[in-house]
Amino acid sequence: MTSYKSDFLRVMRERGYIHQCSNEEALDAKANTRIVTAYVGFDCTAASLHVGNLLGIMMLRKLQQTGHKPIVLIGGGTTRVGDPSGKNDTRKLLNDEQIDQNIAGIRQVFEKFLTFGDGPTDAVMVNNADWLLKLNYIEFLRDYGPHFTINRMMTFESVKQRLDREQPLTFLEFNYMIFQAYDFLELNRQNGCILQMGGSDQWGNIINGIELGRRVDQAELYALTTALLTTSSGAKMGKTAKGAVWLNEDMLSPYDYWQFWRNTEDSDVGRFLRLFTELPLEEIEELEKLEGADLNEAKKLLATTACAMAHGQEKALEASETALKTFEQGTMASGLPTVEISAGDLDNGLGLLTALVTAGLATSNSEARRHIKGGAVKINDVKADSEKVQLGGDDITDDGVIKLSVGKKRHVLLKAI
RNA sequence: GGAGGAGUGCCCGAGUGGUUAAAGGGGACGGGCUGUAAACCCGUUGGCUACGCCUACGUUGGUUCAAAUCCAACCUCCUCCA
Repeated sequence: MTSYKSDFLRVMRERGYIHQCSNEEALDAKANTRIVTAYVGFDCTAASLHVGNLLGIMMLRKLQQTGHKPIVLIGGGTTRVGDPSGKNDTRKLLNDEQIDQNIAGIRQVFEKFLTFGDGPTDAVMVNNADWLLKLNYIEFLRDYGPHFTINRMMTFESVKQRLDREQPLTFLEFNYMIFQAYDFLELNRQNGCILQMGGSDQWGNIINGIELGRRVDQAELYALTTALLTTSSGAKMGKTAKGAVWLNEDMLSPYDYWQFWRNTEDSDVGRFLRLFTELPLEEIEELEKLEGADLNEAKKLLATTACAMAHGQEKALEASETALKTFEQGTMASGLPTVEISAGDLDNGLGLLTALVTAGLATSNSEARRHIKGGAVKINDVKADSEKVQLGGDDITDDGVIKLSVGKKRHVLLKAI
């Protein structure tokens, strides 16, 4: 327990991924002597994964780096059911088209973090719709139903919470955990998968799968979970002013992604560096020693490294450069998010309110007004004090754009075409 | 099937005929302080062609000069009984 023999568990431990692990001695022994196949499941409720999923992705990456085989399980089948964990309300069910679209969006992220192929440690991607949709209800119930007791499922945190709050938990959702258990069994049979990883909220579901495997196939399966990712001040991670922190470039620009990491709280820097970058541990320890404003250097490194992993080195450096110009030098940075407006509109005089809404800096004219009243709006870094201001050709700077800002952090370049 | 209770803004939660775009809290956003951090302080938080207008308190109708508030039906959920 104090020291692992296998590279895999040692790295996971050192970097702070492990929260709970079932039968770690046995898993350690296996990981030390042969290739372990492990999986993490991802729901496809949106067209992109977000930073909340990053931990799972990174675990698979570490697994592969230490010589094992990752399986990405896409929940094409389970998404049709909906995971009740941590939710108060029943989730809206998605239709098949939406799910297929989402899967396509999610797929591209993994290729940046994992190596896919047919080799022994190459990653593979599977979709549980492939077996779940084929199940025959009566047959499934007879084969697997006896292995689950309601008594036990009632003790699960996800179930208890719902019941305690007197929120409905439908039979449909109740089945989610059974399907997840079955997934594990199926992956063990098809791919020899013996380990499921996930967030700590998945512990119960994973254990369910382990038990099912043991009862049905006498398989020896393992669970490994990470602590749920929250900031030190307790907020759940993954929100920016604009919403979720998506991993797909078309849903969140590399610049905004970089900013997300740059704004990490002081007390999270070390932890995040370990989890989300691949800098050597010694280097991280040095970085952690920085205090006060110097810690910003560590944050920048975190931002650039994390951004490079998701969007590539080039985009990350670009984002870093843009931030440097915008925040430290106060100069115009061409890398800021750019919104195109028609040159004709501009010639006729574009109202500031409309401009703010068009730029996505406000969701309505009223909100734009409030921001102006609150003194938050700047045009080319000059405070705008009236909502009646009209933007025109004169406002275009030498760089050929108009810079609009709300607050200190949100900037957009307007480009006339 | 019977009896009772509940459905309010992003979320939680007050409000039982007009002064309610709806207390309070959380969150979010903006300002101040700073280091693009945290904590703290202040402000904002439905929309619009804006001293007025429109939309909004589960849904649809009704009573009334006037309804989130009263009535009816319906939908959904909870609790107890069968």
